[in-house]
Amino acid sequence: MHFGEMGSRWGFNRTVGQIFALLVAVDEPLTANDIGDALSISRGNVSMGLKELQSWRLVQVQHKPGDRKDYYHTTGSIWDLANKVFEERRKREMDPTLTLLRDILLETPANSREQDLQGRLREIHDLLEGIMKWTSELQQLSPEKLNTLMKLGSGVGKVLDFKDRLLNKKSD
Amino acid sequence: MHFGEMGSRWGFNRTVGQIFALLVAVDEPLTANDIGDALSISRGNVSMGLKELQSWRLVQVQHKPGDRKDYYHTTGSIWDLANKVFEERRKREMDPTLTLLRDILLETPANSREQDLQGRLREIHDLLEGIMKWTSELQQLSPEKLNTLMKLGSGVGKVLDFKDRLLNKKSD
DNA sequence: TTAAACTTTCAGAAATTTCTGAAAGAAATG
DNA sequence: CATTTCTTTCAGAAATTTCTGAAAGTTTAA
Repeated sequence: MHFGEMGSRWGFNRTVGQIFALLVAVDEPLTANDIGDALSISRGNVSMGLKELQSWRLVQVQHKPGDRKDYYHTTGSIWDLANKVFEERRKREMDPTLTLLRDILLETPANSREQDLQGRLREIHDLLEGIMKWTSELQQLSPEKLNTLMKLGSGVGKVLDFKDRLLNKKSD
Repeated sequence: MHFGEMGSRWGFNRTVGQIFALLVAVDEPLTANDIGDALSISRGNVSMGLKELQSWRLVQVQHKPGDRKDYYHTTGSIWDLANKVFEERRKREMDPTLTLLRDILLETPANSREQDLQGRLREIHDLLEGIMKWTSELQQLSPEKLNTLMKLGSGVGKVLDFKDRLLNKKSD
């Protein structure tokens, strides 16, 4: 109950959030009708919601032998789910922005004003692209490594300093 | 022009996005009227938009001597701006979720089903809290360090391994 | 084939968000 | 204090998003 209410903050609408929350909460495959009944949502709306959740790769269809209903359930560990949400959001929010910026940067500036502007847009572009690359690389890392990295927190700075010192020594 | 269209993907509405884009694009202080004229937006709407941007701490008011209009302009480097957007979004999206989760975790589970559920919610809570802490610590890091960290990408894994090996040797 | 048991689609209704413009506020000036 | 020049607020209009439920589609089985 509580949980569903926060749906809208996470990039999908309330119903979708509620459906997802329900599936996480009961942690067992449900039919579309079960979901609609549990949440008092129309059958059509459930269908849309599940479609959306499938496009986020957060929910999968499952079949029970001798039963022709579709059963839906969440997929993977909490860690996997979080990863998918972040990844999809990155795709949906940053990719179009990057494409747009790239297009603008390809245009030939008509005057020095436009050239200035391109300069500033390039900064933004490079920053976003850097973040994109970095985050997607981090997602390749094993959960354990990510965990130590996270525990390290800003202490990461010290490790980097240390590494730099070693490298400098080598190049002396 | 182009730029404003992507406004809605970033946590604020189209108008707010356009206003912000305009201010970044011209990179000089504008009055509310300038903005309204440039974007064909009603005066009231401009006022709302600027209020919102101020609440994101992306835009500041400035005064010119002998002129009683309010001039608005963006604040800080691209890096600062990006930082602020991320920070505000973290606040707006994750904080309420965390509070909610914490409240649920404080309730006493009525039966073993609820206890299971709490277990799963605790996982989510801990994960989110970890991410929150980590990202806010990363933001404390200097841009240069963050930059090397980002360039390192998944290579961070190797640095961590390296650090672990050193520590283990010490404790041998 | 036909029927039964499902799922999906989609037009329009309902809810929500955003925008406008007129009215009210605020601050500076004569 | 009256006026001018600006800003903010807010009720209702407009636009957009979400939801419903009936109709169409799909699959399996007899």
